[in-house]
Amino acid sequence: MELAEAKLKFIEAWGKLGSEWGINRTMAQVHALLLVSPEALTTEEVMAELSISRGNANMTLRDLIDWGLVEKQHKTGERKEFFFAEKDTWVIARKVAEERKKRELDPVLKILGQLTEIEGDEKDPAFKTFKTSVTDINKLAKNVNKTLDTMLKAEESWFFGSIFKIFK
Amino acid sequence: MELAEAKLKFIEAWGKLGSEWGINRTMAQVHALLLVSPEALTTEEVMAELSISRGNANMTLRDLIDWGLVEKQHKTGERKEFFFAEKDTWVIARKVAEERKKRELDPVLKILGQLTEIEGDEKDPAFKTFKTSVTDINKLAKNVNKTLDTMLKAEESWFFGSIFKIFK
DNA sequence: TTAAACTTTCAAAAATAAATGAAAATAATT
DNA sequence: AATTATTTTCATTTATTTTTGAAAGTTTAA
Repeated sequence: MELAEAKLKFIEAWGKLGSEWGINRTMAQVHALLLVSPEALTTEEVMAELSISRGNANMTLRDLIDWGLVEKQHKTGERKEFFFAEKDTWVIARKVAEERKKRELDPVLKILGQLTEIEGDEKDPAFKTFKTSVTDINKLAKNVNKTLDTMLKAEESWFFGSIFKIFK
Repeated sequence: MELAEAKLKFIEAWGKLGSEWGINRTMAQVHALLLVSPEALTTEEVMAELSISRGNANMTLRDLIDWGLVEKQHKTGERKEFFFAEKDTWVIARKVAEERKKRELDPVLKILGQLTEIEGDEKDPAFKTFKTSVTDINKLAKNVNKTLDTMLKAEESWFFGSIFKIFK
């Protein structure tokens, strides 16, 4: 297999994985493209490589910047903007975890917290089942939350070096 | 807040979270409904509670059964089928992890494995960047995979008792 | 065996999400 | 300050996903 083919396969696989996890396929593909590019790319280049429109490329790149996965670069003498991706997988994993925690877990935790406080007739099976299920899910969510918090503070070496040795 | 309202909020929140993670909103809602129901429900009841069509209810329930999150129940003297959800959050978390690993992580690992074997000119920056990025992502994916394998084998008490204490 | 009760299927419709592209806005250059 | 290069916006179009509902299929029981 040659590089060009491998690159396409990688972009395709990354896009598919992204879409299965609620991330826009094109966004994951642009990310993949930048990940394997040694140089920062222009919007034009992204458009050409992935055959997408200017508007799509522009919005997708902005989203990636919002996620903290891509940065703008200005080259002296050049008027165009260049884009490059953070390449450290540990940093990528942390940024994605951080962003999804903030956008999705935190709001759910807030609602679960409210729902666990509901009061009612302990004799009523409907009430009891509701309370038990919600309380249990809340517990799990809090554990996930705590784990993510710790991970976000952790050092790469600690993460790769220690955590995974616990699981063996 | 009363039970009926809380139930709706829970179903809505669970549906939203599901859709943000690539799980059909209705499927997450049906799951939420069964989670908080003390008794197994019929297709009719699911249809009525969530205002969805028969076809939708039927397919969604089948999907939930495929995921191992819901089971059919037959009541003696009753002709209809009843559906109830696994309520142990640890079991739910494991089943979801197991299923998504099988459906999404395993295929990606296979592709990444192939891509890391590509050979080329080490002097070429395009080649070097590709190789480095793919190798790093492969490493991360393998670590995630190993962690999930361990989790799937683990006992609840071990998981809740030990793991989360490491992160504190 | 046949009629009623219930479940499954799937083509078509509806809803939702994503992409386009031309126009507007902004920024740099002459 | 006018021209040109570049980026951003967003109404519209296109693609994808989800839902519907009626028909076909299956099971049970009289």
